[in-house]
This record gives sequence, structure tokens and C-alpha cells, in this order.
Amino acid sequence: MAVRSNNAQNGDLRRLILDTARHLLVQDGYSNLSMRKIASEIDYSATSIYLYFDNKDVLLHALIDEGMKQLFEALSNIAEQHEDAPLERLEALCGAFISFGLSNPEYYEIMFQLRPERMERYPPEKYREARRNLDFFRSALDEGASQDVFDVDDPRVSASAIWASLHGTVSLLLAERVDVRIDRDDFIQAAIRQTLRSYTRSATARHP
Amino acid sequence: MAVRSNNAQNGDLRRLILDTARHLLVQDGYSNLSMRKIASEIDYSATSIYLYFDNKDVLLHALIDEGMKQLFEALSNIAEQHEDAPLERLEALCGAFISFGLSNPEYYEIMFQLRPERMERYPPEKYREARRNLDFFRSALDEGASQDVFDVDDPRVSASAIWASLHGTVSLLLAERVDVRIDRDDFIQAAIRQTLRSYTRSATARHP
Amino acid sequence: MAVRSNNAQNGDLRRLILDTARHLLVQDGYSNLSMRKIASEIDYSATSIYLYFDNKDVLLHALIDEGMKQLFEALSNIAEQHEDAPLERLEALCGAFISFGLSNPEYYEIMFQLRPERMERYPPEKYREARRNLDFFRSALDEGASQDVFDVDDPRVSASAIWASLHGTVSLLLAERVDVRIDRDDFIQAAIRQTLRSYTRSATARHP
Amino acid sequence: MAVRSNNAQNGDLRRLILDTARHLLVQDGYSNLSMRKIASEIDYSATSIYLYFDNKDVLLHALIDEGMKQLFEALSNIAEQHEDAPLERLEALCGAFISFGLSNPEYYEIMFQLRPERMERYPPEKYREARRNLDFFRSALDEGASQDVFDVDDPRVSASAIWASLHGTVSLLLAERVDVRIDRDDFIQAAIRQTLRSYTRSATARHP
DNA sequence: AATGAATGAGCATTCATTCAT
DNA sequence: GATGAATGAATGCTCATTCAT
Repeated sequence: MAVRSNNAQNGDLRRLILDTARHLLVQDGYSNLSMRKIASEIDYSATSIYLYFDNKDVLLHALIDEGMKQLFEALSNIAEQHEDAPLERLEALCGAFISFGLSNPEYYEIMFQLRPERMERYPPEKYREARRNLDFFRSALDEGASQDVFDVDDPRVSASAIWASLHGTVSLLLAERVDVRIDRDDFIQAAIRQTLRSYTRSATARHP
Repeated sequence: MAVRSNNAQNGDLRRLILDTARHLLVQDGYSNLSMRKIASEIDYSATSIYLYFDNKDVLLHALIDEGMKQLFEALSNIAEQHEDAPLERLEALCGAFISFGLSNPEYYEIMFQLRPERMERYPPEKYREARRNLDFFRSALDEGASQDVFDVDDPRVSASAIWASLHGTVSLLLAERVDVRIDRDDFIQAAIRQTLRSYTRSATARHP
Repeated sequence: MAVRSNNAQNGDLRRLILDTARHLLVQDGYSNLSMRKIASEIDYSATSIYLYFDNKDVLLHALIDEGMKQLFEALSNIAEQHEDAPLERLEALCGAFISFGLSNPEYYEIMFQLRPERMERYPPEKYREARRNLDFFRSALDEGASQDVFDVDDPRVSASAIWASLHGTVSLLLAERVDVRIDRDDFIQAAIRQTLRSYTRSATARHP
Repeated sequence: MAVRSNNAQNGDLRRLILDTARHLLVQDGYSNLSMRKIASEIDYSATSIYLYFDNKDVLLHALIDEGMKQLFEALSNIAEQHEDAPLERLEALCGAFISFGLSNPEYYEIMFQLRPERMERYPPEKYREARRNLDFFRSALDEGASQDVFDVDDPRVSASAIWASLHGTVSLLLAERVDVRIDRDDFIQAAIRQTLRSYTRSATARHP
């Protein structure tokens, strides 16, 4: 697939491996990803991959890290754009999360759907770092609560509940489990609206 | 493990295989489930399994069907118990769904987390049948709407959105991705309340 | 090498595998023995070996056991033949041990030269059982001592010392480390005589 | 592990490689010694080793040579110390050999336990040179015979027989094959005494 | 004097499946 | 109704070595 001459520049192979792994991840899923397939896809020997990644898990963790960073960037941008309006910010964050998941299915599975027991070598501090992304939601809730826009008991718990809702939405869409007769965007909007409504104070927010 | 004599009754082998597969599924997860392991667990030859299931996928589909049926039973019971109170019914359905997911992680994974594209031989009509379970939620919404208890635009879409939220909740818990400092039951309650709030008309419902 | 039709009779494959492993052991040594080589030598798939042996170690242990049994038989026969004459018995035992080692080089390495640390899965009780063979030497010394033929302090220690001497003799010969100008049989005789002399009381025994 | 700055002095890399190889040999044994491991241990590229050693075998032979030289030194010192007393000299030589083997298991394995047939590239004259060490034993026997202290037929053969005994002693100890209930030093003393007794003329030598 | 990039061959093991009986 | 025998394909990984720089 990728042609050898692509690799003219030194160090690009690492990048090429990561990209190829991502593509295979979308196609075949995590449990069907193999070092050999990656290698053959890029026309290198399987051994070569080990020059850049100590083992399969390390390669995977590198991908997860990339995904987490990208998600962080995306949410970070959104948060900045709506600095002063917690409600709009939260809504935009929800949209951004779903949008990230849908446009990066390759990252999504390894980032959020893998069970830790089956990824033994993933350093626990990574999970903690990954949780940074939740803080965007929590901050929005916090600030919205102090501005009396939101009605929130425990922002930490609520942030997780929101995340759960978004995660479910992305997961079902990626797994193609949503009734095909339902319009994709309608579904997404419904999911977001459902989530926001729960925390918004004024009844007017219900039909924006 | 299971002893041969368990199989006294003729034809029970099919049953025994399914049960064993389920147990192994809980223990090791879907991707570690193997025909060989099932066979050795019940002290039959691997070949014997093929007398009852054409291949691994067929066996898997049988398990999925069982899971769907069990879930259907569970939701069905709940629905009957709260026949006249759509709100309570919806709440109970949510609880039942989450509870089913958490107590049957083995089923949950194959029922809702496997991607159909990677399970090529699963007949599509099964998914349709599986979607029957959604109708419980939809009916509750429908009836609630006609009783002016719920504020719902499109019950079919909303039912899916609710499902997404529940699915996300179960998924995150099963994947052990929820912040350990958050109490499990608090999280579940928050998720359910978040979902219900969105559709309930009266403000009083917010703090039950 | 071995032809497929050899395997007409069921169960012979196990035997064929063991024999082939033995041959390869002589040729290439323990550290170069591989399941694949065994398989390809007998024109079977590597997988087939696993039908008869759970893993490589189990296969190896089976060989060690066979070797130990054969050595036991050999020494046992010798012991019976010289029941009443401890000196002759000891001499014959020494000869038999060396002779076993030289005619079963494939067994010898795995039986006596492997370091236990590199054979992790070998059950410790096997080592104990293996030590049975030493008892023949010890008994001879014991009886010889009580008949005043031998001068022995601690028969257990002496038996081990004798074993060491014989083991060294076999090892050097197998490793082709003995000066080629020395006649093989002279060397063996010298080694045995050296060993016996140490324990025999009468000076006359020195030049039999 | 070893730090790069250790290599301040130009050309020492060869030395560093040999030392590291020796350490790894002790830790993991010959069959687990790999160029890659050596290289990573000293923080050099694997390629660098090939600047000093054409291939793994050459490196190994260099190690063997070093071992042989060290053994030669050890025996040589002993021989000088007991120049006039063949009996004491022989006894000391035996002790020194065993002691060398036990304190240099890394060398011992490659020096005496590797089969030449499996080390194809080792030049045969090396083995001859290695055999120099045997001459210390032979000389002691020769001189002892001419002083009527020893009773020896063919010193060359006897020297080899003694060597065999010592070699067996070291081998069994290194392979941890000696009954654990036997005290290590008792065993060594017994082995040496057994060897000496065979050649000493006077009965008094038996219980020194 | 030293390296980075790359590889082909090899390893033990597991798996779903087939076929003759 | 059940089995034993067998396999091809795959997997993660390690190794000694080469070559251009």
C-alpha cells in the first residue's frame, strides 16, 4: 500500500507505522491488529517495527497517547471559544466529543473501549492523564453552577455521567447499532439535548 | 470442570456447551474464547462442538440470542410491574438495563460491543429482533407523553438516546474507566437521573 | 527422513516424535532442539506434536524419564549379576554407567548436563527419583564396607564422588575433549581403576 | 549498565565487550548470550561489536582463550608454590581446578562443556593449546613417580583420568545435581581424596 | 571508530476447522 | 452422537548479521 519511497526521510517510519496501525485498527479492530499485518502493509519486515516500538503494547500506548492529545486539543479549543458561556461551552464540548469519536474511530476503540485487564502493560498514570479531558466538562458545570445556569449536585459525578452519555452515543454509532431509520444527526442532537436539559435551570432552555 | 455425567440427559450437550462458553466468556473475555477451551472444560472433544454449532460464529450468535432473550425477559418483567406509571416504569427500565449489563458482562460484550462488520456471519434480522428491547423504552415514553408526564419530541429517537446513555454507563463501568473516587452507585443513580430529568415535565421530579 | 507410512499404527506417532527428538538431540544438542525441526523431520506439522505433548518441556521430560528408566534397568541388571561381590559389582556398575552414557549421548545431555534453572518446568520429584540410580553405588560401597573389602567413610558422599568421576569421564568423551592420542578404552579403564582403587582395602586390588 | 564514560580510554571497547559478555554469561548462560544484549548493556550499538569480533563465535573463542589463560595462571601459581612436593602439588592442583570451575561458571561452561562439533568455527589448535593445562597434572604425576611417591602406569592417561574426575565434580556442582543433603565442601574433599588415593603409594596417605 | 536502518530465519504456541471413522 | 488425528495459518518476539554512511 504505502510505497517504500515514502520513507525517504529518516524517522518517518515511526510515523508510517503509527498511521498504518490506525488504519488497520479501523478496518479490523484491536483484537485483529498484528505486528505482521502492519509490517506487510507498509512493505517492511515485522522486525523493523521493533526498531521503533519495544513491543506491541508500547505501539498501542503511543497511539492512545496521540488520541488523548488530539481529543484534548479539540476540547481545549472549544473551551476557549466559549469561555464566558458555560451552557454554550458544555453544548459545544459535547458536540466536539462526539465529533472526535466519529471521525477517529481508530483511536476511539483503543482509547475508551479496551478493558484495562486486557492491556496489562498500560501505565496507570496514563489513565489519570487521560482523565484530564473530563475536567473540561466538570469546569463548565462548575462555572455554570456558580452562575446559576446549571443545577448540579456533584460536578465530578455529573461530568462522568455526561461522559457516559456521550460515550454511549459514539459507541452505538460506531458499532452501527442505531436504528437505520433514525437520522444520524437527529440522534446526536437528541443525545446532546437530553444531556444538557438535565442540568439547565430555566425551562426555556428546553426548546432552544 | 463440569463433569461428564452432568450430561446424562441426551441432547443436553448443546446446553452444556452454551453454559460453558458463557462462563469462559466472563472469565477471559470474548477474544480469548476458544472452541478448544470450551471443549476441554466440559471434557468433550473439540470436534463434538461442531455437531451442535457449525462454527464459532454460530455458537456466538446463539449466545447473543440467549442474552437478548434474557434482557427481554428482564425488561418485560419490569414493564409489567409498573404498567400504569410511565415515569416509574422508565426509571425501573433504566435500572434494569444497567443491572443486566453489570451482572452479565459476558453477554454485554458480545451483545452490544462487538461490531457487526467484524461478525460477518451474524444475520442482520437478528439485530432487528434485538432492537425489540428498545420498544420498552419507547412505549414508556409514548405513554408518558400521552399522559402529559413526559415532554418528548420523537419517542423513537429519544428511546435510542436513552439507550445510548445507559449503554455508555454500562460500558464505562465494565471497562473500569470511571474515576475510582466516584461511588459506583452514585454514578449509576446520577446517570439514570440525568436521563429521566430530560423528559420529565414537572420540576418536582428533579429531586425525587 | 522417517516415512509417513511408518505411522500406520495409531499411537506410534508419540514414539516417533520421541525417537526423532533423541536423534536431533545427538546431532544438534539441547539448545538447538526445536518443535519445528522435530516436526519437519517426521513430515508432520508442528501442531501435531502438541497432540502428544503439552509443550516442549513435557516432551523433554518424557525423554529424561525414559533415559533414567533405561539407566536404572542397566544398573539393576548389573547389580543382580554380581550380587555377592561388592567389589566386582562396583566395578561393573562403573563400566555400565560409562557405557550407558557413551551409547546414549542423546539422553546423557538432557539427563545430567542440563542446568535445572534452564529447565524450569521439570518437577522436582523427578530429580529425587533420578537419584535412585546413585543408590546402586552406595549399596555396593555399604556392603563392601561391612565385608571389609572397602574402606569408606561416608558411603553417600563417596557414591556421589564416584558418580562425579564417571560423569566427568563420560562428559569429556562425549565432548571429544580427551587427547586423541589416548586410546578410548585405556582411558575408561584408567578412570574406573582410579575410582575403585581409592576404596579397596588390599593392595592386591591395585593391579587386578 | 556500564556507563559510556567507562570507555574513556580508546580501544578499551574490546575489553569492555569481553567483560560484559562474561557477566552476561554468568547471569544467563551461554545459550542466552546474545550480541544485542551485550551491546545494550554497554550502551553501544550492536554493530559496534562487529568492529572487534567478526561474529559471535569469534567473540566466544576470545572468551574461551581468556578462560584458558586464567586457568593456566592459576595452575601455574599453584605448581610453583609446591615445586618440590609432587603429592602436595597434585592435591593443590586439584583444589585449584575445582575452585576455578566453581568461581568461574561462565568460563567453565564455554571452556569445557561446549561440544566442538557445535562450535564449528573454533580452530582445533586452540584445543591443543588448552590441553597445556593438563600438563601440570601430568608433571606432578611424573615427578611423583620418579620419587616413588606415586604409583602410576601411564602419566598421560592418568592425568586425563584425574581431569575427568575433577571435571565431573565441577559439572555436577554447577548443574546442582549433587544431593543437597551432602555438604558441598565434604563432597569436594571426598572427590579430591578419592583421586589422590589412587596414585599414592603409602597407606598413610589415606587419612591425612 | 561507530552507528542507524533493516532483514530473513527462527522460535513456542494457539486456533478454528476438517475428515475419516 | 462422538471422536482422534491432523493441519495451515497466525501471533509476538528474538537473533545474528549486513550495509551504507
